[in-house]
Amino acid sequence: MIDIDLLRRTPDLVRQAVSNKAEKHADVNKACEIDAAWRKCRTETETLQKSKNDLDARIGLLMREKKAAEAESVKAESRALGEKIKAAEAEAKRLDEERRAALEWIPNLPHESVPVAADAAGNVEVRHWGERRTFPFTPLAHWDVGEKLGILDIPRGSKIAGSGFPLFVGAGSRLCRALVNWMMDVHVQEHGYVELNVPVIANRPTMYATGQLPKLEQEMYFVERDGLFLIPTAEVPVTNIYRDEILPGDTLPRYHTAYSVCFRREAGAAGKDTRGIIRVHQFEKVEMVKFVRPEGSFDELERLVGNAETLLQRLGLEYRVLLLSTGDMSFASAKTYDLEVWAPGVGRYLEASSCSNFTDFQARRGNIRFRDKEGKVRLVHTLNGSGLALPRVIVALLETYQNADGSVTLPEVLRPYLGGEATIRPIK
RNA sequence: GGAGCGGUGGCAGAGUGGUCGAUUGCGGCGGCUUGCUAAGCCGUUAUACGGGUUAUACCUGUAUCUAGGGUUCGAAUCCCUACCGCUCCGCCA
Repeated sequence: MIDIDLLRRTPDLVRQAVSNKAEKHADVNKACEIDAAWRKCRTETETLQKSKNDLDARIGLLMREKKAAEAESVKAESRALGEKIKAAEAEAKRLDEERRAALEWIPNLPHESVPVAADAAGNVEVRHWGERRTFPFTPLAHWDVGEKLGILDIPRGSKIAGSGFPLFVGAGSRLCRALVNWMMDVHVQEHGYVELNVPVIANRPTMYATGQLPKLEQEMYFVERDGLFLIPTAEVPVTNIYRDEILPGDTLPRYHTAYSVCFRREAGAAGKDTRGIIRVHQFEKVEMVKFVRPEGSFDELERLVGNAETLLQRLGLEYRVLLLSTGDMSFASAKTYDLEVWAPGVGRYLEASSCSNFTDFQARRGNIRFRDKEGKVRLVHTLNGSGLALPRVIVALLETYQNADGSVTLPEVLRPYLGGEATIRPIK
């Protein structure tokens, strides 16, 4: 949710941001008009209420003085006023809902450092890391590597739940566990995050606070019977842990990391990346979330990106860092970096992490605040980033470290988590 | 799944229809005291939104006693529903 004061004072600024972000659902003019109407209606309603409150107080006094007849006449007056208030309130409520609906569709404003462009073509590569490996043979795509090793069984995954629900077998499954444990250990032991184990199913207010609702409703799995959503990312439960709370200022910043299964319908992506595990409906991810003071939140974003990059570097995977343009970044974000890892088998970069500063946008929706030194209550800034999403890291690992004989030699850092094994060989 | 009980301010805990936004204690904040001293005394203590001054402060109004409905001139207080928590039973990884 954007700052209503910002909209009232500088509607042009908001209008420009909306246009830069290419949010066609957002109607700034309408939001402003409804807001003005709502305020007018509210003032009127409150004035009426004030009159009625005064009448009601008088009734109380009259009753105590045993002036029943007089009280009755005031009662009648109050009752009549009550009818008027009821109508005025209904109108105010209607306008408020309309206003909220209009505001909900207005995205967060992009930071001034974000390149203005219509789409992904305007993204800017800010860094590149690693040497591209050269192969003495033609590198296979991960689905072939995984199938030959017997560690990735896509047909049997489909049998159970449909396409997009991969099944990892043997060393493949163990690799998943190893990655999760290793990544979380690095975040907890070296980067100062406190780990969480969270619900992977969440209610509407939770989804609303992080901005999944209303825009991405069609993207999520929904459990009709209970009115609950399967989370598309651990960002959702983690960001919501302090929803409707006022945190003591001296406990900020708070860093949290959580591993979770993530569910995405990928509704708009039919036909894209249908092979392999680049785009799946269920996957695992380690997420980092920060709750910080507004001052310096963009510095926190740089450090967050660094935390994710550390992992790719230690895995020895080639990657690039993109600063997303206004047209490509998400609804709630003020600034986003994507980390794209190189996958030599499929011959392209894959998004393995997305790190964003949401400024106070999520905090306002979720009512996540802190008390500053002066005792004032203020909204926190929230940030989050993947660190990292498993499937695409696995794709990069299998494709980058495949050998001519079909085996895969894994990076040093993972070996303690793989029982000391360095190489995955075909299962007989 | 069955039965019962409960949800009040940062916390604890009063309050069963009208001067209750809510006694009191703790905590916090400000001040005083500095020979009753690992203390005492005094004061203060929420949030959201509207309006007045559309930067703050401040003033004022409305709302908020889990949430949403209802009864009533008037509800923290009565009724209904939902959610959450606790206890017992059943079931179960």
